[in-house]
Amino acid sequence: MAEHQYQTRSKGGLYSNTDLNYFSDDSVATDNSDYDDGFIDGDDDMGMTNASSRPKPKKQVRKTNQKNKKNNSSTNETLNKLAAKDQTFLHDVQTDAPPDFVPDVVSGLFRRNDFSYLKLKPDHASRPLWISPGDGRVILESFSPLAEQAQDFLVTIAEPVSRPSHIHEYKITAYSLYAAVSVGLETDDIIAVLDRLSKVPVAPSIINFIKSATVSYGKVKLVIKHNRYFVETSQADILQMLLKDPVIGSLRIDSDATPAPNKAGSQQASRPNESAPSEKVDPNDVEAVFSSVVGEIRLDDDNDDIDAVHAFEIANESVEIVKKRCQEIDYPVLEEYDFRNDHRNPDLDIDLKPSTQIRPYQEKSLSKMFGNGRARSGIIVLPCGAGKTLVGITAACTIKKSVIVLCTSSVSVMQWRQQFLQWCTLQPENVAVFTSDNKEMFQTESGLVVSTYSMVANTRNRSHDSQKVMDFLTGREWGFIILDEVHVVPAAMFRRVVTTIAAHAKLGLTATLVREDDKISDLNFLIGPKLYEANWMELSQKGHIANVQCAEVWCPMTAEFYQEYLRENARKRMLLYIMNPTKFQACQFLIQYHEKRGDKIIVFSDNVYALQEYALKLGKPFIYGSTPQQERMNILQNFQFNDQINTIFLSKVGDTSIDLPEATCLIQISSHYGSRRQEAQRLGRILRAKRRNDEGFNAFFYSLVSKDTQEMYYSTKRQAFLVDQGYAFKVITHLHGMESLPNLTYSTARERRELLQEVLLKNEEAAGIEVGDDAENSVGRGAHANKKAKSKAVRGEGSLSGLAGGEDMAYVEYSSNRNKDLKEHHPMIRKLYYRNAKK
DNA sequence: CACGTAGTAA
DNA sequence: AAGAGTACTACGTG
Repeated sequence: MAEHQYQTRSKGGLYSNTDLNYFSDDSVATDNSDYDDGFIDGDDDMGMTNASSRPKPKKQVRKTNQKNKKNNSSTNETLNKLAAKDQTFLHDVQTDAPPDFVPDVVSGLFRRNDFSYLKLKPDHASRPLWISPGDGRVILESFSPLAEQAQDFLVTIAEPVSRPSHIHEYKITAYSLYAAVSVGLETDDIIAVLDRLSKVPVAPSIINFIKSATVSYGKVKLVIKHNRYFVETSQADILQMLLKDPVIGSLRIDSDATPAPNKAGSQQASRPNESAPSEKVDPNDVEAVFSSVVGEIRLDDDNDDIDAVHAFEIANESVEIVKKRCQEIDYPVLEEYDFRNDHRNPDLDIDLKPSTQIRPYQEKSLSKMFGNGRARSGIIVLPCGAGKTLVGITAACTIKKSVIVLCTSSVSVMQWRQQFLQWCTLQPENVAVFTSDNKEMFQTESGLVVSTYSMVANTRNRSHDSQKVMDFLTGREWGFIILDEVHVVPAAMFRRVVTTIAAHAKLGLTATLVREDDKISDLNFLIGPKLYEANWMELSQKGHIANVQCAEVWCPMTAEFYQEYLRENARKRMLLYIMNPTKFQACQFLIQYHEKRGDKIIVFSDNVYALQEYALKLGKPFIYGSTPQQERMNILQNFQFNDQINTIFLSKVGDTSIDLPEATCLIQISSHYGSRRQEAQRLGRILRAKRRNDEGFNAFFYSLVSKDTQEMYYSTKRQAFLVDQGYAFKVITHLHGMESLPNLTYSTARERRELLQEVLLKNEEAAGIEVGDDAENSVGRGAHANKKAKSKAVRGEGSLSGLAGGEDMAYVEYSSNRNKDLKEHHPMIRKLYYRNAKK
């Protein structure tokens, strides 16, 4: 009977029993995305925030839908369709007791469901994984001897949700299966391997899901020929189905009557194989329309098994719509580039230098991309410092066609250029840089262009030079486009890039495929499926990236500051908790401590005012947005080579736009709310450091947090991604020896008062509002008392479990540490380095 | 070249 | 649970 429900659900009766009436009245609900959501499958999959992936009561579902519709309705339709597929799993969970209080973690999964009906295989102990029949979650015992192979496999077919030391969690989703199929796995292989690895027989619900998700995948391809887009399939029935589709059918354009704006004339002769659509066809005669449209193209291909391809052209600007629609109707487009047989585009003389070494995981990720001899479009996720650039360069050397590289800032533009010249044989005259102050074009027939997203996606009026280069970029066909830091691409502005530049193969590189909005899933159709995702812990164990010790330092607010904090509004509070003298001292102490160890230290502050205050007070150089290029270089050079300069302060320019020399210690004094991405990005800044191994750790990552303030909440949120990657955050409540530090800043009450005055003054300026003094006290009591009470409620002992476990920090090893540290207040710093998370 | 402005992101 | 404030890039002007 459960089987029966699955069948009906796919038509919209998603929630069976209790919620049937909500959906049953119209199947329109399905198409209109009334059951959303970015939730089940949105970006939060990665971060596993309980709020997002926990099944929602129906009211909430509806509310959220409305919100999402407003924001991004068309996108969501796509996602909904896919998410809906995933939700066909949710049956078991959904019909159980109200899920609201169950954290969405492994323990929660088992708490609210009884799985004892699943019979263990006799040899279950030697099999490493278990799949939840309800929602496709995969629980992997990472200590199993088979774990490594199992991991390789799971990364391919499922989304990694969380990978701490012992138990890893993955989730099989429609997206992940799409990715699996596109790297060449067959439906039966997936099921067979899962069955081999699973402790219990794979549930029929899972098998059905895998079958239904993979049956249609990989059948439709998008191909660029001569700067024009064609939808291709090898099956005539699929083509007919596509053309009958109301959305896609109408986007088909007449290949000959509407030539592409550029280079139109020369194209005609080169496509002799396409049958010209006849104008005499009666539009009502469906069969006739098809036969006129279905042109057969012989591939000039030595691949004999693919002999006929059916194709039709679509306009450049419809590409995104078509891709979306194809996903909606479960035929996601695969973008493949048969570069070896592309004789139209001139080859680029590019090869890796013989001295260039590729690491195993880099090779693995590339093998996913070039698995079948063609170049697949997709995303490769590697932590920074693991050599993303080299992966991109190697890919470019494999394709050997004109390449365009897009990055987020002009600094990384220069780095990419430099890296290309360093690792491969590309000649400088083939390289062009396109930034606001450097508008080059290569004169050769093929070459490399490095540019920024903002240069290419700019909608405002361009300078004349800029327009010229843009014409150059849009007017030709690119073999390969590398999108650095793709997690920024989904933003409306950047996504234009993908459609304006005609590139056969797209490679997205990123370290952190998370965002705080729901746009990350857009990447699936903007670029392609995720081809590979590295496991940070594994790379770290194998010595490819640094072994990092993460710690959150709780700095109590001084009485004066906390008093002000309680009475101020949110924005003024921020400055107060950043400028907290205790935090300042902690920062000073940590700098001093690590400088003595011989570390190179980077201090991050999002707040520029605080940045300057800290840096000037401690006599360290700092860089922020308006630091001129020359001075930046100067400071960085000194930091790198001068033994006297071991600490620099950076604003958020350091997050993306600066190539930081190797640092071994990182301190955050203020950061951007709950941005998991920023946290991970910053951590990535020290992953390159691999030199010292004497202490067991070779890099240190501190977050300074003012106790009992908003910061604590954000900090927890921010860490979610890293925790999922397996990093254990230690909490330090007391820095041993800080008070006895000579020349400790703000050690006298007077200094602290002065600082407070300064901060309050600064607040006034910034806010343009008068800061209430004593006069306000009598009136404001009530409000202040409220605030205080509220803040207590969040931070008090009683709700500590909520802080540690109820948030994203799902795993026991984390929360127990946190509790312990809080209670004991013990001097952490000396223990810190030895308390390895190994258990 | 320094500065202000606009658009964008998190 | 949501908002608004902050910083950054590209580009035009005196």
